[in-house]
Amino acid sequence: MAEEKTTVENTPRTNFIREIVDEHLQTNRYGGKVVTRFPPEPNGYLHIGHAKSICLNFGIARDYNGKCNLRFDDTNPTKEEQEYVDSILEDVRWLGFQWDGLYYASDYFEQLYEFALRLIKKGKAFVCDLTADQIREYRGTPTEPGTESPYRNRSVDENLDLFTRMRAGEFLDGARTLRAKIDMTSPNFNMRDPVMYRILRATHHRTGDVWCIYPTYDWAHGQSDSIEGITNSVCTLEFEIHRPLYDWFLDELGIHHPQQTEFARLNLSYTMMSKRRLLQLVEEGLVNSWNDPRMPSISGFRRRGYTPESIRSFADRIGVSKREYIQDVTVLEDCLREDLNARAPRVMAVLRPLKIVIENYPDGQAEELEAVNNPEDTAAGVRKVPFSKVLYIEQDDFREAPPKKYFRLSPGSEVRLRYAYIIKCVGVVKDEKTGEVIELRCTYDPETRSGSAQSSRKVKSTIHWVSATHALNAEVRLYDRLFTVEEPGGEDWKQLINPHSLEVVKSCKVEPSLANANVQDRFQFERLGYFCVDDDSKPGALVFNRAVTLRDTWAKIEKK
RNA sequence: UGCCCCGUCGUCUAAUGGUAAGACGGCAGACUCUGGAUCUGCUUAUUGAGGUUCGAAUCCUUACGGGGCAGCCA
Repeated sequence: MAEEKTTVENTPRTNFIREIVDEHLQTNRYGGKVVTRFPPEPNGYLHIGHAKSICLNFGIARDYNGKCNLRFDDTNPTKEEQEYVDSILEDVRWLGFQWDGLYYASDYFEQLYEFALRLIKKGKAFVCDLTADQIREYRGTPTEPGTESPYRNRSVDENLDLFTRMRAGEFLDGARTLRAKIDMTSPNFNMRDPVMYRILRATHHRTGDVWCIYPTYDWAHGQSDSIEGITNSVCTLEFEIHRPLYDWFLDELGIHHPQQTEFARLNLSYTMMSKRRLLQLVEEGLVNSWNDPRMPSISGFRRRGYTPESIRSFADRIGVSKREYIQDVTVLEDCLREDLNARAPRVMAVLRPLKIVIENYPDGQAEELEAVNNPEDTAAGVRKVPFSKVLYIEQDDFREAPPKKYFRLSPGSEVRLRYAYIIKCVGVVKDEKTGEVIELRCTYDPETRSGSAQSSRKVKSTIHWVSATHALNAEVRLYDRLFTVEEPGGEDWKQLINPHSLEVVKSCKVEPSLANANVQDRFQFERLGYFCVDDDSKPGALVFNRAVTLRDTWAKIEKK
């Protein structure tokens, strides 16, 4: 039965898969046990789509007091690598899940072989000498039934002999296969005598060169589920048509029979989710690495500054169904904002500095002003921020000719400097040659210091700033969506890559409290967004990634 | 045009024969020392046609639309 939820972000609504579990419990189909599994193939890095599956499978195990295994579906040695195994392990853990069993389909190769022998003896599998091309021809078409292989009726003894010799390495790669004997006239191609084993001399990342025959997905998956006592084998829609075969193998073997259930995979707007194409992005240098913060990989999101909580919350919010869909990426972004709004310390940082001089502030004077670390969390406390005569503000917070509804600084106008004083712009210094504004002359009102008795005077807006002499330099990497269209696809998908997906801004100025920030620390840069210390960051050479912007009402107004 | 799956606000998800609900987005407004956060209001949906029923998003039939399936990939 469902347990009480323990955390705020993990309050999943029910879904049709949980309802199936409920039904199993009610009918006692699996003796009250709930066992799921997450079965990645180690041929690439995990992405946000996998996160949906991970949260689903591990979430069910958690909420039903069951178990969830992590099992690598490593039946194709030509594509799989230890590097991927390692990254998957790390990503699942980072997402906050602990597997009950850690298994590999390759652990079961011997058992699978025994099972195959059983089917052969039952007359339900045979060794076929047809080539790959011939098998395809014999398979028929959607409207025409297939043709039975001429090798279909070999004797059990001959099949046993041949299959043993396949394993022993007596035949060339691709020379023979072991096939299930089902029904070449089935409207479901998967039932037209599907291949169970192929001869393949490739070094497996775990079993090395011990095997030269490898089980296919269909043959390995269900039986692996059965061996582990899985009750609910949850997979994506494309395996729906494989379910009759999944069931057939288990029934013929007469072993524990999990329930396969399919759900719609995650598609995110403006995001590429194809593993193959993500690999291409990396290999062709279109992004810097698998964990490039623009990548939808778990490691990419991690580096960018996403929290495991936000991703879990996302998985809960989007739900599970059988309907193919494209999820709006803004939902994911909102999940991050929601999480970081509650937790991230606030800090002041100026991305594109504009120097201002407070003319009536004493030369050489500095004072420490108190700033709130997180207005959403009083326990986060306060810190001191240095203030002095020369400051930097955001270039964007000044307009010489302010448009309507522009509340910030302009010649003659007043704004509050966050946690400091109200200032007035009294002069604009421009570069003689370019006409560019290079400095602002301002005055401050000493009566308006934040927190003081007379500080309640209202001005239209409050802007962030840093003290020029105290500020730290930093590099900030601004990310935008990797693709320019909602649904990047088709053959020319690479043309759809957003040329502005990364903007590196050097010579940013950040408040001195950031001196000791560590890699992966996350902050809200007030009025700008949430930022995360990048892997490349070093003391004295800070590098931040923008994980997500704040909601920007002004940007909307100005767009109109 | 063989078989299988799926059609609910712009986008997702819910409603399990009994008032079509929530989230994100959008649009207004309130509040605010973050144009942040928060709060309020508004917007908009059951693919069509038949049928069963007192009553249908839900069950049946059918049409239409979308997706999938002919790897010795998973």
